[in-house]
Amino acid sequence: MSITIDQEKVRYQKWTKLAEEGVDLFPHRAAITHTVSQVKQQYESLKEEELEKKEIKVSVPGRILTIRRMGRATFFHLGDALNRLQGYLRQDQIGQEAYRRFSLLDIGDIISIQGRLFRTRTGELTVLVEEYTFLAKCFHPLPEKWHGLQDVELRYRKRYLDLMINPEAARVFWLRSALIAEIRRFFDERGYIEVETPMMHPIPGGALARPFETFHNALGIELYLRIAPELYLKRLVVGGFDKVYEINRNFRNEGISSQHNPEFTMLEFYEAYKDYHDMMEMTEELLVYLSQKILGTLELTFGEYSLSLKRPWRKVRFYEALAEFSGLSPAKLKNEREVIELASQLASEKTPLSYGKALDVLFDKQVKPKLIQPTFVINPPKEISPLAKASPENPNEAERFELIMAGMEIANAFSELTDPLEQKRRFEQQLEERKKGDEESHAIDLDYVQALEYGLPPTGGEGIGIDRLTMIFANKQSIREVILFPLLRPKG
RNA sequence: GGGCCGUUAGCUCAGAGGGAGAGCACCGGCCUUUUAAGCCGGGUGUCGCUGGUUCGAGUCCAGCACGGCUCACCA
Repeated sequence: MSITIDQEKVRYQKWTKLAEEGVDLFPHRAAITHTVSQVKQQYESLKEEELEKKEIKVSVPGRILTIRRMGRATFFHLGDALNRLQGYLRQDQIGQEAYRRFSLLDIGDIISIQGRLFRTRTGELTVLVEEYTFLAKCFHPLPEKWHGLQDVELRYRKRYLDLMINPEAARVFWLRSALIAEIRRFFDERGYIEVETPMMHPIPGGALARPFETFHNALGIELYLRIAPELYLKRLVVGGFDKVYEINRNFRNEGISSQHNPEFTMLEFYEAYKDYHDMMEMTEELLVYLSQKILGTLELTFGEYSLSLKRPWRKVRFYEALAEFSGLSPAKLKNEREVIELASQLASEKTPLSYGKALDVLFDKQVKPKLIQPTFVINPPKEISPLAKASPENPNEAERFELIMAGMEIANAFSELTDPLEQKRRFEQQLEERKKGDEESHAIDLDYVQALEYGLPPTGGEGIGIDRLTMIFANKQSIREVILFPLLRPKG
């Protein structure tokens, strides 16, 4: 422990004083009857007369967040993850010694208090303390009570302070937890099996992205942190797990932004005998369910926008969305050379561009940011969808959709390509792209092709970014606000 | 990676060539229903780091570190 500032010295001295007075500095357990939040939930509705009549005794632990000493009486607040509860200490109630010893406590210390509930003159539910127990020392001064911890960097690096001090921060992660719990309930109730597939892949696949590389010493092989679980999940569908889902981390070795963290959490689910139309139905059902259950509404606020989840959501074909928002006429969009040139200007580093990739660039730049309400963009170019079935009506398009909300891609799904010969051809095309310098092209995975050779039934598959979904539900504009420990450069 | 902005007390922030400041927190005193408690007194600091310009740098310049926004890449 390094004690560097005066306030820390004072805290350390108070703590050693407690030791001299025989206080157990590292108690092994605390006998508690309620948490702060439980007291609030159970008794917030009771009036003072009821509290007086019922004589409710509680033993509550918490961190001291405020102290107001007023001579021979002291008010303070104890906090847990989401709530705070006031305590009232009177010398004539607790005795001179215990009252004096309380002055050796600091804001940030963790104690438990025993006493009965009452309401103060101003009506606040409060514990009239009869006894208190020291549980842990806080050796550092806490951030300011009114402004909280504002420094964004400190909030991420010392997330525990953020959670302790800023109630909004804690709320977001409780919401995220509820979201994931409800997602599990949704799929479990539909007869899905939840699985965990490898995070370390010999061949990185299932998405178009650059992987992190690592090495296994005993086997002497290169491994890659997974960029997607997709190929493993479909192997499981081959094996007879007709309804399968996984919620887990993906890793992509790319830039960091308000919408990208190198590791992020993805829900992927696959259901046999379904296609991408079914997946759209299910996506609406899932998000409507989550929103009703967690927020109790279908009208969400996201920054300056209001998002309505009222079904049905808009469906627009990829090419039509491009024509609508990019200002290019359908004729121009069909002019491959012109499209490639235009896209190259928008994404200078991304050369050389194929026609399909160029269309994708145009879509990302000029269409995606303008799609605010939940919108299924369907049938993108087959070329950028090497794992999706082609559309029977238009062989250049994939049976695929992306769900866009608030300008962000939230979900991506398709009718899975089940033809092993076609899959192999698509992989070979991707290899050609790689030879031309596209590091994000899909690697060939012959073991996966072989799995398809055993027969993958018609299958709908989908991925939903949990972090971004949490952003939408929690009204947070930065992905770092919904990831407890976002990746930061280590501080020198 | 590029551009712009930021980094001053434990926290939140002001200060823009010449005495290092405020509020909260902290320390001492008073105060038994307060709640951003109040009253009296006290400033606790490597002004991110390293150089430079200058008689003099928290302030101007350069480099570096970390962060934010944004562009690029991506989901």
